[in-house]
Amino acid sequence: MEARGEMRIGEVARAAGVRVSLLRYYEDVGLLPPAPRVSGQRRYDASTLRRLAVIDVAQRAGLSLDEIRDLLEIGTDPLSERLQQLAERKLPAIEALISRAERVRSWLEAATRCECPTVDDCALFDEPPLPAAPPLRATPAA
Amino acid sequence: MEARGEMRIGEVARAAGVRVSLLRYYEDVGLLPPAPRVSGQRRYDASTLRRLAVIDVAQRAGLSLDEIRDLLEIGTDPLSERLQQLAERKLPAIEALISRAERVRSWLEAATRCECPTVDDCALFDEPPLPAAPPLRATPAA
DNA sequence: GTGGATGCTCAAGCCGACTTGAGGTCAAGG
DNA sequence: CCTTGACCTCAAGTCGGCTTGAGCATCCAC
Repeated sequence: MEARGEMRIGEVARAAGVRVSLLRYYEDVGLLPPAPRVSGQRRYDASTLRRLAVIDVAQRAGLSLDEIRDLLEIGTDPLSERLQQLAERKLPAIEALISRAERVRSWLEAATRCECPTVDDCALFDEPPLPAAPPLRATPAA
Repeated sequence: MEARGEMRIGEVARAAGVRVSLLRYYEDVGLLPPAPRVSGQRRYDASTLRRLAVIDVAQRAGLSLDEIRDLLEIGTDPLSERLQQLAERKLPAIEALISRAERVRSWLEAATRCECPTVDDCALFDEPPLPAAPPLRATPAA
């Protein structure tokens, strides 16, 4: 049964709903294992689709490609362990993000009720709605 | 009283806690009005500090520099109006951000309880914790 | 056997908000 | 007079996650 290893890059891309370039890119950066070549062309099997889905989920969960790569490495210790460490590292960040976002929401709500003619006297701008540095990146609608 | 217009760029930067380069950059992109020059060197008055604070607040509230520039333009219509429009435009986005972030938090919490050896069977990766595209950028700790 | 779709590699571009670097000017103090 | 340090301009680099483009090779249907 040589039934595996027969998808070409375009088919995989179509099936996964991504661009061809993304597959090549993921291979470059080590998120996908180097696909076997048939006269220079990549061949993929179905497991690639699962892997792409995994990457997608992980990415939506806020993991960077670097973190995902570490997670996917067929590694020394089991997934559960690395996942736990990762999650514990990231939870404080996401919690901070949430509370910052909530403060921003309040600020925006207050802004809808602003009646000041200029910023000079507007109390909205008197103090930061957020304590410290990081500029809340909401990744505005695509 | 020619007491205004006497701070040099370094003093302003120190007072505001920013880099000198930021002041020049803000001038370039139109966030600060061109400072008057004395033999080529910029001179600032105290209002600049307020303006920098305003920009800071606005930025932390998730506004882009472009949006802030629009807001600051000594414009046709009063601040309150532009601010309202802006806030109404941005509120849905921030609300979406919050709910996405909350879902991510749940995912991470679930992840701490994961016991799977590999990603292949791990239900955590079966479906996206987030519906659509935008990759939640938490602006990880500086 | 041929032409259009599909594949390849490698380099460069994009976004936003800045910083860094090269190379030059200017005023003041010793 | 000379050095020091603060200032100047303009170009390019940074980061992450990709895409786009140029210039070829390969595959498949007719």
